[in-house]
Formats: sequence, C-alpha cells, structure tokens
Amino acid sequence: MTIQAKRSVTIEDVAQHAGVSRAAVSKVIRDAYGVSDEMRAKVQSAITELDYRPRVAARAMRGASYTLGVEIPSILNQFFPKVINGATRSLTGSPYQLIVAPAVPEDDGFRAIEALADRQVDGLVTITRVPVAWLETLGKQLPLVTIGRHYASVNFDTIVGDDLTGAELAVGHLYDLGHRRIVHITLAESSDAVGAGGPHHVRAEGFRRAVERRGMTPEVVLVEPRQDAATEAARDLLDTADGPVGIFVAHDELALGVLETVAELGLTPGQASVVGYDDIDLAAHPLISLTSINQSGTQMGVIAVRLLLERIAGRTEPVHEVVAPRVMARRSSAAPQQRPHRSADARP
Amino acid sequence: MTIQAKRSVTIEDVAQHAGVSRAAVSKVIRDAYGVSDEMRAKVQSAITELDYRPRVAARAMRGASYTLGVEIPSILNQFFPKVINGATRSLTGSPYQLIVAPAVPEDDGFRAIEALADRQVDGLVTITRVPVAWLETLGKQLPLVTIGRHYASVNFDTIVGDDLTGAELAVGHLYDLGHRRIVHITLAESSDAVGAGGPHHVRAEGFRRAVERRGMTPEVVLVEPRQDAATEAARDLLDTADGPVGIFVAHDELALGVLETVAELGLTPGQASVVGYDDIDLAAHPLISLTSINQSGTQMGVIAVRLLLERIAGRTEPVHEVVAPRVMARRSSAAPQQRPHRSADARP
DNA sequence: TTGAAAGCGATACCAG
DNA sequence: CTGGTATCGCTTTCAA
Repeated sequence: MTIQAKRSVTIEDVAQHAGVSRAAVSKVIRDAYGVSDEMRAKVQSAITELDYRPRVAARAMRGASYTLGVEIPSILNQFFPKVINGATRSLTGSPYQLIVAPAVPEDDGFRAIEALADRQVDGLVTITRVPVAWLETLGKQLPLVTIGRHYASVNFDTIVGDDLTGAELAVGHLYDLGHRRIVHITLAESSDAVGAGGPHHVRAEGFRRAVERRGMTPEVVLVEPRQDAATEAARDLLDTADGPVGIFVAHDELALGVLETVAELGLTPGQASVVGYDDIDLAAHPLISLTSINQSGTQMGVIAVRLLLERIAGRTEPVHEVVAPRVMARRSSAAPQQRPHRSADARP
Repeated sequence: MTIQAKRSVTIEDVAQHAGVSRAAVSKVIRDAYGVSDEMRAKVQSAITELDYRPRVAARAMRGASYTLGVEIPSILNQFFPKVINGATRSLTGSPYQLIVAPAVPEDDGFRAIEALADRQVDGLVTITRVPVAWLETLGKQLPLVTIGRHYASVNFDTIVGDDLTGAELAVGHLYDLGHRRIVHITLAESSDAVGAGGPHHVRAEGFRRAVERRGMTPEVVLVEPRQDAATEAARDLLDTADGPVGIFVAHDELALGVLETVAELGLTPGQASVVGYDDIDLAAHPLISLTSINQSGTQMGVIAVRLLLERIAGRTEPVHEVVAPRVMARRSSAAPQQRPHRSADARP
C-alpha cells in the first residue's frame, strides 16, 4: 500500500498511463461535465494503479482547495471540540476536508484566521472574538460563518444560541427552586472584545433582565478567562455570603471551577446552587451533576458545515440560525438551604 | 484594517510598489541570503502598505507550506487537546502554523493523514493507529513524528510514554494500598490495530507482568472504545464482585465512565479503587479526584514540534523520546474495604 | 546584490 | 466529447 512514489505522481503521469490528456483526467477527478463512461473508466483505473493523489496546493492555485477551516479560541474548553466533532462527522464522504487552527488565547484568533485564509480554505467557521468589521471584509472574500455571535451580517452566516432566553432559563430555574439571591459569574469585558454581540455579553444582559423582572438586584462578578479565576471568584463570593446563593456561571468550564470551591468549602447544593452553560458531556457525570443550559455544540458544527457548503454551491443571501437552549436540571442546583451560623472568625 | 483587496495582493504588486523585482520580494519575506538593508526596508514598507500576505498554495508549489499538521484520533478525549495546546503554544512567533485534522474513529485516521499530506504540510505528527508500514513510507516523504507508539523507526521520530513502567506504577499503587484483586479495563484489540506497539497494548502487557510479579492472577476486560462501554464493563465487574477490587483503566476518559458506575452503585473507593491514565485536568477536580498516571500531553506536543523543526532544519537520524510517567494519587483509590454482605438477589 | 525567466501541478477556456 | 495551452502566485536558478 504505497502512499506516493518518491517523486509524487502527477496528473500528467495519470494522463500518459491512461493515454488521455491532462484535461480529461482533471475532469474525471472533479467529476465535471463532459466525459464518456469509457474515458472515466480508463482514467479511474489509471488513478488507482498509480495511486494518484491530487496536490491540493496546485488545485488551490486555480480552483478550490476542498478544505474547510475552523478556528477555535481554546481547544481546552470542551464545548469547542464538540463543534468540531459535529462538523467533521458531517463531512465524511464529501470531498471536503476539515482543518482546525487553534488560536492561542492571547492573540484573539487573528493569527489562526489569517492562517486559514492564507491557506485558501473554501469556507471558514470562526468562534472567536475578532472585531466585526474585520469579519465583514473577510466575509466578502469567502464563505464564512460565525458561531456564537449575535450580529446579522449580510456578508456572512451566523449560528447562535438564544443566549437571552438561556439566561432567562437559568435564572428562572434558580428562582423557581426558591433562590432570592442570584449571582452571575462571567468573563471580564476585556476578554470579550466582540462587543455587544458576544455570547457572554448577551447572557449577562439576559441575566440582568431576568433578575430584575423578578424584583431582585443583579449581581455580576467579572473574572479573567483563566482556569482558576472562577474558583477564586467563587471563594470570595461564598466566603462572605451568609445566606444561600444561586450562581449562574457563563460557561461550564468556569462552572467546574465554581463547583471546585463549593466542594472545598463543603457547601450543599442548597447553600450554593450552580448553573452552568453549554452542557458539556461532563456535566451529566454523576460525580459532577452540573445543572446547565444545553445548546448543542455538535448540532452547531453540523449546521456550520451545511451553511458553508450551501454558500460554496452558490447561495448569496445570508442565513442566521438560532439554536434553542434548554435547562438540564441536575444536582448542583437545589432548593435554598440556610448555612449554619458562622462564628466571628471568617477566616483570619 | 483591510485583510486583502478584492483581488488579492500578489508578490508582483509588492514588487512594483517597491520598484524592485518579484525575486527580491520573495527573498525578503523568507529572509533569505542576499538582500541589502535598503532593499529590505523598501520591500517591508511596501508589504505593510499593501497589507500583502503570501498565498500558501503558491508557496507550497515550489517551496514550503510553512504548515505543520497534527492528526488526532478523537478530539473528544481530553488528552489530545493538551498535546495540541502544547504544540500550538511552542509555535507562536515562528513562521509555521499548526493545523489539526481530526479523524473520525471509524476510519482510523487514514483520511486525516492523507488530507494533511495532500496539503503538503512540512511536517506531520500522528497519534493514531495506522499500520506501521504505511508510516514508514510516509516518513520517507516528510518529517514525521508519532506519539504513543512503541516502535523505533529509522524513517521517523517517536515520542512515547513509558507505558510499561506506567502500568507497573498503577498496579504497584493499588497493591501497596492493600489490594489483592486488580483488574485491567482496556480497549478491545480490534480498536488498537497498531499491533504490539500501541500504548494500550503495552500498558496491558505491563499490567500482566506487574500483577504476576506480585503473585496475583491478571484479569483483563476488553471494551469497545465507546463512551459508555467502560461504564457497562465496570457494572458487570462490580455487580459480580464480592470483595474489594482495584481497577486499572487504560485511559482517563474511560476511567470517568468507571467512576460513573462506582458512584451509581454507591461504592466507596475502598470497595472499588480506580486508577486511570493520562492525568487529564479533570482528574484533579475535587469532585472527581481520580488517581491517574501522569504523562504530560502538553510536553509531548512541545517535543513533537521541536523534533519536526529539527527535521526540517536538516536532521536525518531518527530520535526516539521517552516520557516518564508518575503516579498522581487521589481519592479514587484507597485501602481495600469489605463490601457488606449482599442478599441473594443480585439484580433480577 | 539584483532581476529575468523557467517552472511547480493543477484547472479552465476554447478550438477541433 | 476531447485535448492543447494559457495561467494561477510564488520560488529558484542563473546571468548580469
């Protein structure tokens, strides 16, 4: 099973072997219009015999690269791999291949997106927080779809969860359990340079509305997007809290950090109820059992690929898909429960 | 901040703008030998003004693609994202860009690897279970490094954890706690077509040796690589077990499934002690607290990039790196504890 | 040190 | 339906 000969097999070699022209071979491999069955058969067998594989670089020079790119902000947040998984799977059997360019959190994905564009992907999905003006320009150049951005461009497609409703669901869930103090832990503004369209920004807005609608006062804690930032923020919060508190966290990865603190302080779900967002697989694990707002990353990945392929096939009007969120109630949230009275020494 | 003009800026445009030849521009962007400072300055400013970005496809036709590819078997197993993260980070500031091609478990990574090769990556790291003969061929064509494969090729570099020792550590840990029945849950042979060189194969071998050396009988349970397979296997095992049992699981993702069962059956760590492998971040979470064998994925990613860049720079002798494992003892494993006598009805 | 010109391996137009 | 040929944007000799 040879992969390629020393000096790789070119379309010319195939043409000679089959006794036809390069143009003919080219048509066959793209199964373009205008080839007889006989010709197709000859060429196909030559391709098989020589184990010919077209060089993508050469194809990209004139036509397509048959490559779709995905740029993700952090591969360590388990939500994003789900998106990729959905996208990858819905591409099996198609001539397109998915490649992922992971961004390093520091550069906001600029580099990754440019790298993908430089590689002439035929379509690009981005999940990061680059300025919208930049995306408008990019969207004019190639099929583009953003995930998680609330913004209706005419130059590209978008997929978003309904974060306003998601936040409402989270707050409603805690409120209905009986909680009357509900705090939102979310990412610091600086880390969400997307502006008003970022998912966390919208969730925070939804949080405020939902809380005020119920006659409570919104409390929002901003944290840096580091792994342990949520842990610390939760510690500050819970160290000083007297009564039960409901905590709505911007995403599950951060919520895991909050659960860490809750566990370390030995608090019950009634004393500190936690609701996350994304419903990563782990949330359902019995040892974690994190109540979360589900928005299917897998489904988003599938949709993204579909939108891209539609654009490639010729669609020009923008499409904006909205994915409905739903509450997955688990044991991390429960009816409020008073904490035993603390003595005066609240940690020296 | 324009990305590209409508019709993208070419090296020719830059050359004209700077009043020099295309060749000169080419030399500057690769900072190749033989350009005066003055020329360099002129060209640089032209590049900046026009916001020129070289097209990778065109570069790849003659020279390099400045792209390193990583193929991973499953993006849902948290160990692999760590490898990618390590690799990505150690590439910041270099002219090389990392792209990831996720394999769908069904095709064993063939498609992903070929896709990467077709895109003329300058180097390739693979973590999957394709036949070694295939890799030998591939390794002759481009810089290649495998992760997790115990096999010393002359055609490519390798990075492996010392899985034999890792298994010994796991068994030793359980034995020292007092366990005298130790079971290994690992992936079914079919899913590890790598043959004798696969990490799980070697861990299983290490398990057998370690257990026999201590005078016990090796028990190995094979499961399919599905999320819930380990959960079911553990249920079968623990439903029929009377005494305490130590369970050494092939990797953490599966171990999480085992912990699920342990939790559902309400068993204590003493009754069912679990040890995983990989030490994914989550293992340290207080709600999980999974004892695991650490082999730094991040470090492996960093090494992989280094090896590839060395090869690209001209090295030809193969290098085989071994990463030492160590036990991270946590609460999922504990000294054996008898289970209360069960009544006769062991699930109807 | 610089630039002119010859490819790299495909695609696409257009004539036969 | 088939094939000759110009062309994509860059790198790389090789002369000047």
